[in-house]
Amino acid sequence: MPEPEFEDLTARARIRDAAIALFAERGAGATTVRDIAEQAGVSPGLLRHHFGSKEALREACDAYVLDRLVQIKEKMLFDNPGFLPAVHPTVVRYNKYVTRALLDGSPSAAAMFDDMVRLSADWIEQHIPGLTKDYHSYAAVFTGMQSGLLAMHEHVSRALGADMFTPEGHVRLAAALIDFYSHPLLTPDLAAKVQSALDALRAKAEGA
Amino acid sequence: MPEPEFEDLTARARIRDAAIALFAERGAGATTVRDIAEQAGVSPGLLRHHFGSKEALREACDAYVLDRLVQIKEKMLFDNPGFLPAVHPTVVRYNKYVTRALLDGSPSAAAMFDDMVRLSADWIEQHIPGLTKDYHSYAAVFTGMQSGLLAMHEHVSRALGADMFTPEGHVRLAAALIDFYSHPLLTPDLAAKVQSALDALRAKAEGA
DNA sequence: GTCTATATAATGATAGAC
DNA sequence: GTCTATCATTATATAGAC
Repeated sequence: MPEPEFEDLTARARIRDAAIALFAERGAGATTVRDIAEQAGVSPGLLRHHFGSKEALREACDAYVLDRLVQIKEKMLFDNPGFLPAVHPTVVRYNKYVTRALLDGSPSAAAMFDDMVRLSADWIEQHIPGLTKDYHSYAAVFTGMQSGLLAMHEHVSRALGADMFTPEGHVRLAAALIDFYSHPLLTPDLAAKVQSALDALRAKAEGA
Repeated sequence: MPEPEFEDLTARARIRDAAIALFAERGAGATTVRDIAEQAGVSPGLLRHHFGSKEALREACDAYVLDRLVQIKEKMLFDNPGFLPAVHPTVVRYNKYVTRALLDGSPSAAAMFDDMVRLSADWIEQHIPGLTKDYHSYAAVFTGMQSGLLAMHEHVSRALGADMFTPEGHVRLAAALIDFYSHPLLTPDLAAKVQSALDALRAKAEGA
C-alpha cells in the first residue's frame, strides 16, 4: 500500500492524486479533465484510457479516499481524547476532499457523513452521558459543524491570521476549539430565553 | 424596495432572483446562463443585455444579497438572544447564497464573513466576558462553524430526519443547538488532556 | 426591452498511431 | 501504456431584427 506522497507513482496513481487535489480544491464541477491531466503530467487521452470518463474518475477517487480514511477516522475518534482535526498531511488532504465531495453531493461521502454521525452519537452517549436527550441530533449538529468548519477553512484561516493546516494556524485553531468545546456559549439564563423562544416556535408550528 | 417574492417583477429582477437561486443551489461554476435564463423565463440574450456577462451577473447577485443581508444580520445578532438560524424564508435563501459564495471564493462574501467574525467577537466579549483569552479566534471558529453548518444543510437535514429549513426540521435543529451551546462537550479532565496534547504539539512546532 | 441566430471558445469523449 | 489529433457537444459571448 504505497503512500501517495511518493514521487515514483504509476501514471494511473498520479492522475488519481491530481484529481483528488483538484476536486478538493475547486470541486468536481469546476475541474476539467485537461486540468487534471496537466497536473498529473500526462495527456487527456491517458486519463480516459485508465478511468473511462470524468465521472468514473470521480467515483474512483471517492472510493479510494473514503477507503483510506474510514479506518483512520474510526481510530481517531475512539482512541483520541479530543475532536481536533488531524495534523497528518495526508489525512488533512483527504478530509478536504471528503468535505468537497459532501458539498458536490457525492453519495459515498454522504454515507460516510452518516457513519460519522452514528459514531459520534455512540461516543458521546458512552463518554458524556446526560449531555443531551437526543444523541443522534446532537451528533448531527456536531458532525455538520466539524465538516463545515473544514469547508470554510479558507475564511477561518484568514480570520485566524494563519493557515489552519500549517502548524502555526493549527495551534491557534486548536486553542480556540478547546475554548469553544469546554465553555458553554449559552449561559443558563440565555439558554432559558432561547428555549422559551423555541417552545413558542414549536407551538406555532404545531398550531399551523 | 420590493420583496423578491412578488411575482410581478421586471425581467431583470427575475433573472437576478433565478441566478441567486441557482448559484445558491449548485454553485456559480455548475450553473449555466441558459439554466438561469430558462428559470427566469427569458432568453439567454436578455441576460447578457442586462448584465453583460455571467461573471458580472454573479457580482451583481453578490452585491444585492449582501446589501440586503447586512442590516438583517446585524439586527439579528444584536437583539436576538440566541444564535439560531433565521426562519424567515428570504433570509434563509440569502444565507444559503452567501454560504455558497463563500465556498466559491467570492471576495464580497469573504468580507462579510470577516465582518461577522468581528461582530461575534464584540458580542461575546461584551455579553460573556472571560469565555476565552482570544475573542477573535473564538469568533472565527464560531462563525466558521455557523456558516459551515449551513453549507452542510443537506447532510445535517438527512441526519436530523427532516429538512432543517422546514418548521419540523428547524425545531429539531434548534433543540440540538441549544444542547450544543449550553453544555460543554469537553469535560474539564478531557479539556486538560487535549490541552496537554496541544502544548506538546506547540512545543514541537516551535522546536522545529 | 426582448428575441433569434450565430460566432467563438472550451469541454468531454473518441480513434488510431506508436 | 501513452500520445496526438479530432469530433461532438455545450458554453459563453455577440450581432442584429423586432
